[in-house]
Formats: sequence, C-alpha cells, structure tokens
Amino acid sequence: MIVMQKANRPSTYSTLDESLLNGIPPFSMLDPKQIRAILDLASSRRHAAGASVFEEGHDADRFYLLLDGYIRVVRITADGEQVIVLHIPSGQLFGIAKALGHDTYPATAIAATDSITLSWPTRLWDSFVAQYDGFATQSYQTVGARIGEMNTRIVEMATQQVEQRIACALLRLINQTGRKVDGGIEIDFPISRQDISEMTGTTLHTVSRMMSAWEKQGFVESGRKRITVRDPHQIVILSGAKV
DNA sequence: ACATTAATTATGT
DNA sequence: ACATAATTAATGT
Repeated sequence: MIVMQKANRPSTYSTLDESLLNGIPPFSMLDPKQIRAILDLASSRRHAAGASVFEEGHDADRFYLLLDGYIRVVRITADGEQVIVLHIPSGQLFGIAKALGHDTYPATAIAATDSITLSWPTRLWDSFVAQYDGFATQSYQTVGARIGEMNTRIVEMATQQVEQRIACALLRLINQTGRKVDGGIEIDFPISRQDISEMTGTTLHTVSRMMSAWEKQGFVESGRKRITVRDPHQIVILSGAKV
C-alpha cells in the first residue's frame, strides 16, 4: 500500500524482479526461491487504459495478478446495460475463474488506467495451491472479501436510496483506491459520473446532481473524471452505515 | 423519489 | 476543431 512504483518499469521482459511479489498477499509467505520459480512461469503484459484484459464468457485460460494500475470488472445485463461489478487495485489477483469452479470468465476485465499484469496459465493454479503453503488461504481470503462486497452491494441496490448507494460507492472507492491528498482523499484513477452510475444502478444525471449538491456543501470536490472526497465523515453519514 | 429527454456548457487532445 | 464529459431544467412515471 505504500509502494509507489514509477521508476523502474520492466522495459525488457526477459527477467522479472523478484521484489515485484514482495508483500503481495498470495505470495507473502514464500521464500525467494519459490518466488523465482513462480516468476519464471509468469508473463508480463501492459494494458492501455480502456483495453480489455479478458472478456466475459471467454475461455479462462489464464489467471492474473495486477502489478500496477486499476482494473474494472464489468458485466453486461440481459438488456445490454453495463454494470461495473467492482474495481481491483494493484497487488490483487483477478481472473481466477478456476478457483471458483468456472472454465470461462464470469465477467470482463478492463484496464481503468494503463496497467501492468502478470499472468499464468490456469492449469498452474492447482499446482500453486498444492505446493505453495498459504497461497490458497491467502487468495481465497481476498476472493471471499470480494464476494462479500458484491453481496452487500446487491443488498444496497435493493434496499437503499440512490443517495446512500452513491455514498457507499464513494466510500468503497476511497477505501480501496483512494489516495491521500491535502485536505481529502482522491480517487486514484479517472472515473466519470457515468462510471459511478454504472456502479450504483442509476443514471449519470442523478449522480451529477448529487455530486453538485455535495460539492456545494463542501463534502466533495470534482472535475472531469476526478473526484476528491473532502469530508469522508459526511459521506459515511449519508451512506447510512451502522457504525 | 427517481428516470428520461433534451439543450447547453465545459474540458481534454 | 472535435469528441467526450458534465451540468441543468423540464417533463414523465
């Protein structure tokens, strides 16, 4: 979480630095030799903002670790509407359909910013789980948290009003992908009103109105594809959370 | 309490 | 200059 890498992007892909996986949960209990072995099996790719890493329904031939950037997980509803399921910050695994018993990807993954991923063939998942101690528990821990998040999101959709839903969405964003700036927390990647409406099941207009209202009250500050939460506490109150 | 439509303005490349 | 994003008001369910 403190890692602010910018300096050394791997310009050559021959060998990957072992420090890349240091402190990343699924690998944090492994010794350097094991990490070396895992890295040698990985392939690194760069994804431009907006490009898809994999698509819903396709064969889940690889699973991924996000090294840098942000990934948006998106699903299309029956009537063709995009729904943003969740955002993934760097350092997390994704596309692990195998772990959930699927052989195709259940959703589409799109790079929200320029991103760098490592990926492995899906068939290696079982051997990772088998031979690396703690790999399974630590990955399922993050997966479990994610599923929990999706579930509470569904409950929110059904029960809460839009104002509270948008507030909740903002809170999640600043929790997972927030960056501290002076006098607030800024969402660390470009996010439009449309995006937020797709996360909360409303329209961009309603989001726009809410944001304008909150901005007048000094809770948030926003520009084109940028949102800064100036007063997180107020947003918590608006979200109707049980403290 | 919210969506939809439409018109207008701002912003980034 | 052009496309994309944001705002705002009016109207509809």
